[in-house]
Amino acid sequence: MGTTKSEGFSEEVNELASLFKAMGHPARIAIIQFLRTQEKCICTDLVNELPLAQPTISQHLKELKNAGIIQGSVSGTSICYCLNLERLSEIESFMASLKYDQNSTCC
Amino acid sequence: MGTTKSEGFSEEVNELASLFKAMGHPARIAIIQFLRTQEKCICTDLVNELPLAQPTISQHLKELKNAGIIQGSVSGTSICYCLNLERLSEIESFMASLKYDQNSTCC
DNA sequence: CTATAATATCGTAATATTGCAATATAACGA
DNA sequence: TCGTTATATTGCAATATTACGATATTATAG
Repeated sequence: MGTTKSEGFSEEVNELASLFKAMGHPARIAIIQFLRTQEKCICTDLVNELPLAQPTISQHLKELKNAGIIQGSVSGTSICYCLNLERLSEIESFMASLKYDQNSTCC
Repeated sequence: MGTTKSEGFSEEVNELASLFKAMGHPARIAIIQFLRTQEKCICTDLVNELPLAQPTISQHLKELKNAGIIQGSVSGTSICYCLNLERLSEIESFMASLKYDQNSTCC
């Protein structure tokens, strides 16, 4: 217990769940929003933007990266992060799929 | 620590994060998928469908309900749950908003 | 080489989640 | 009323997350 049970669920379900989970934190939503408005990418800006310490932000960036939601490339001393829209579109696809088959209210 | 820091983030960001968080579990994604395919609603079917015990599923249903993702209405001995597409559309809106402002790859 | 700047990693304390058995509650049908 | 069915709640034990100070790591400037 404490551990999320993944056996018994399809790959697709587990994949989607971890994708959503990666976005289920205010800091990570804020990072994504910040990356949307920036023309290019970022790095230390987030530390000045968000109410969290540098190690904490680094940790959240790592999670987003592991989930494939953002990409990072070394650029000198700093690292340039940006959104991976392709990965994010998987959420869109899932959300769109919920609209079909729905006839009406049942409750 | 252990607690998610919400002060310092906008209402909107916190709202979105909790919405995504509610979907960040395989059981809850599976429930949503199941509700999509059903013409009407469900109840005990999930216990037969998912690899989890009844109290666990009840717990997940509660979380989805608290997040506003599903709705439930009493129907005799059982309870009829269904998706709240309006609430789910908030995710779609957010996802759609990420597409604009993005010029190209930066990494 | 050395100092500095930008990030990452480690270690750890506090708290949250997950899953389930046991049990409660609630609505029917006989 | 009693038994049955459907669902919720309680009370854990196990594990995961979150946040951050301290400390590495890495690249560049001088």
